Amino acid sequence: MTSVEEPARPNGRIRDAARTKAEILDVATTEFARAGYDGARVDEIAARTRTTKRMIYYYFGGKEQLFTAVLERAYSVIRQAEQELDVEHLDPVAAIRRLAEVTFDHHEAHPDFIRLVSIENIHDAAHITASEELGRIGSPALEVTGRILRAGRESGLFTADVDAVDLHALISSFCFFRVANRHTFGALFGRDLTAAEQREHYRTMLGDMVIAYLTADRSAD
Amino acid sequence: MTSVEEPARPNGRIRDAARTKAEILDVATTEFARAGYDGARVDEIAARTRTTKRMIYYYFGGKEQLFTAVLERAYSVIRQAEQELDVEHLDPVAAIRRLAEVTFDHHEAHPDFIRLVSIENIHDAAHITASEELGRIGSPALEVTGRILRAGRESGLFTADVDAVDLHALISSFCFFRVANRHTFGALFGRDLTAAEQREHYRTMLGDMVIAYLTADRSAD
DNA sequence: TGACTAACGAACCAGTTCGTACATAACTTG
DNA sequence: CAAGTTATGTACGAACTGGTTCGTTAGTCA
Repeated sequence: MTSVEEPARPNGRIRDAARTKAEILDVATTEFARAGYDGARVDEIAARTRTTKRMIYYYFGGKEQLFTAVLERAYSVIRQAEQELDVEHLDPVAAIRRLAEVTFDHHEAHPDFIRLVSIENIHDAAHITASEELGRIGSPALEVTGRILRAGRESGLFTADVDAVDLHALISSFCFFRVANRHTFGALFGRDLTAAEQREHYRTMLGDMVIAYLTADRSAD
Repeated sequence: MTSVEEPARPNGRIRDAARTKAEILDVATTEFARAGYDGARVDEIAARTRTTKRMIYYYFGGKEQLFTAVLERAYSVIRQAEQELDVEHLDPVAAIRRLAEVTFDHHEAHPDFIRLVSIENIHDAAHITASEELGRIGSPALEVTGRILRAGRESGLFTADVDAVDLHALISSFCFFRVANRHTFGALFGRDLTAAEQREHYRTMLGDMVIAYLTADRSAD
C-alpha cells in the first residue's frame, strides 16, 4: 500500500503535488485503519507527513473527503488483484478452490483494508454510497465466478443453488471474519485465527467448505 | 435489549438507582452502536436519558468504562441465549443445523450487538481484554457443540477435521458478515443480504454449507 | 423526627479538534 | 526574465468534548 518513494532530496520546500498527495493518502490509510473515522486525527495524519495539515485541505477538502479517497484507493487495489485472476483454464472445482485461496490470501495480506471496510460499515457505507468512483466499479471477479459456476452446474459437478454474488459472500465472510474479528475472538475463545501456524489449516478449511457445499449430494432433497 | 419500563410517574426528582443505571446502559448501547466509540458523545447519551451526564460519571466512571459495561451486558445476552440451547436430543446433523439456525437468528435479531463487536475489534478488543467479567465467560455453546461433533464423528457421519471453536468461527463468520457488512456489500454488489425475502435463502444456505462441509465424502483424500 | 447518606442536577472548565486566513516560495510560460 | 499560477507553511480561532465542582434533594434509619 505504501506507494511513496523517497526522492532523497535535501529539505527545504519541494514542490511535488503527486508525492505529497500520495504520502497523505498513505498516512491517512494507516491512521484511519488504526483509530477509525472519528478516532483518527487530522493533525496526527499531517504530523506523520512531510507536509502540513494545510495540504490535506488543499488537496482533499476535508476529513470526510480524505476518508473517501482512502477507501477509493483501497478498493482499487482489490479490483486490480481480481483482474489478474486467471482461473478459467482450470476445471470448475480447482478454479473455485483457487478463487477461494486468492480471496483468503488477499484478506490476510491487507488487514488495514479489512479495518477500513469495518469502519465504513459502522458509518452505513455513507462514503461509498456518495462516491461516484466506487459506484462504478463492480467486481471483475464476479463475471469469472459466474462462468465457472455455470460450467460446474452444466457438467453436473455443482449442485448448489447459488449465484456468483452469494458465493462471493460465502467466501468473503470466512476470510473477513478471521481477520476482522480476530481480537474479540482471541480474547473470548483463546484462539488466534490469524496465527501463522494455523494459516494452512484455515485456508484448506475454506476451500473444503466451499467445494463441499457446491458439490454436495442433493439427491435426498 | 431495552430493559427499562416506564414507571409512569410524574416528573420531579425520583430516586431509582437501578432504573437510572439501566437507562444509561440502554441509551449508551444504541449510541455507541450508532456512531462507534469515538463517534459517540457522552453529552448526547446523557441528553437521551432522563438523567444527566453527571450520573454517567457517578455510576460508570467515564466513557471508557461505560463502553465496557455496554459490551459486558451485550455479551451476557448471548451467553444466556446459548444456555437455553437445547439440541442434545437431536441427531448430530439436525443438532448442528439447529445450532447454525439459532446463531443465524441471534445475529439477525441483534444488529446493535454486531456493530459493538465490530467497534470493539477496531479497538483491538482492548475493553474485552481489560474486563474481568468478559474474561470469565467462555461460551456455554462450545461444550455442547463439542459433544455433538464427537457423536457425529463416532457414528461416521462427520468426516471433517474441526473442533467446536473452528465450527463456531465458520458459522459465526457467515452470520456476522451478512449483518455487519450489509452496507458496503449492498453498495458495491447491489444486493441486500438482510432483505426479508432473502432471509430463508441465506438461512438454508448456511445450514447446507455447514452440513455439507462436516459430512463431505473424504474417501478421495 | 432529625441527622445521615445515596442519588441527583446545573454550570463550568481545560484541553482538543477541524478548519481557515494570510503570507510566501517554487515552478511555468509568454 | 517577468508575470502568473500552483503548491506550501504558519498561526490562529470557534466550537466541541470529556470530565469535574459544587450544591441540593429524596429516602431511611436510629
